[in-house]
Amino acid sequence: MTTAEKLGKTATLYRLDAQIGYVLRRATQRHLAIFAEQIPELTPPQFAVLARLQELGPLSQNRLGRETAMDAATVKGVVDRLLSRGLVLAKADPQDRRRLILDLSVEGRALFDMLARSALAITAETLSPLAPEERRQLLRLLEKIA
Amino acid sequence: MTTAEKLGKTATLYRLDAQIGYVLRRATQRHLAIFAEQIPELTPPQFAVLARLQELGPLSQNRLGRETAMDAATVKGVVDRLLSRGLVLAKADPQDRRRLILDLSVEGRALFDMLARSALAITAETLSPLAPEERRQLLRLLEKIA
DNA sequence: TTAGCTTTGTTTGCGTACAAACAGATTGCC
DNA sequence: GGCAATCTGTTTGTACGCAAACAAAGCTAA
Repeated sequence: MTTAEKLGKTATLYRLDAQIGYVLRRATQRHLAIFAEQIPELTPPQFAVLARLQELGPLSQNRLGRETAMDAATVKGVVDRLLSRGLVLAKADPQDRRRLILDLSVEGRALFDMLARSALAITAETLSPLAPEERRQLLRLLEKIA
Repeated sequence: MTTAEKLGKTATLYRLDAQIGYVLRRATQRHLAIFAEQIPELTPPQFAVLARLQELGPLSQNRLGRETAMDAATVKGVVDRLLSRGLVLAKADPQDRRRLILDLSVEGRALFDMLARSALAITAETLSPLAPEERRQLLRLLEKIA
């Protein structure tokens, strides 16, 4: 007799704690708390935008969304908040009148440079319960399912 | 001369793709897409509420939040939507007039039983790029950093 | 016994996240 | 050249997720 039958049901045995979605959500929660403590002035998506612009230079809003894994509606909100704080600048693309070209402002670049070390420390602290080899493993496995 | 110096900056080398937060976000995105395709009638937090109530029986809203890793404001919204669909029932606690006791309705229990297999399939599909041993590893490592 | 602390639940405000529908611009192809 | 398909960006609506502030109820210790 199976455990499910003992419980008087034919339903599949379902343990929430063993589901990847639930564990991903809790790991993300802890990471977000560490991020907010170390870098209270920006959210992770905002920081990702600054990082990509610093790395790749001026980009269209659409391309920026692809490079930061945000859909068009989401990236618009994130970019609008950075624009209103003067951390990012927008200009029209003369070659393509649909496009909005975005780039870091001087202040945005300075802020990114200032916070980059903290951002690395956030990853380190999030992964601190793991041994060095485990940290590499986790990043590798997450990358495979992403 | 370090790479950072070659780039003409003292800023720390920062690779967005190597940060745990960014990889977690992308893995979560793929998982959510799989969930929405397999179970379009419920969100993952809603399903987690049904699963915990099925597993633990009637719970106060506050306790339910702790058991599903949601803060008080979030669990209220999720529960309200389940209440309005008749999948969950609420009653007052005679012993403690602050408490709201929540439980599955007949319809909620039936829906959970119906969807439990799909929910397991969602975890399986999300982890399908990994070998069996890698799947166990990933769950174990995520649990350690959660 | 009662003042003070804690717990439970609610509300508001902000920031993702995504689906869907839309407008305007560009491109591909006949 | 012109039409259809595609691309870029915007808007609306729904659903988390969390901080902060609040009210009501319960608990505790002097």
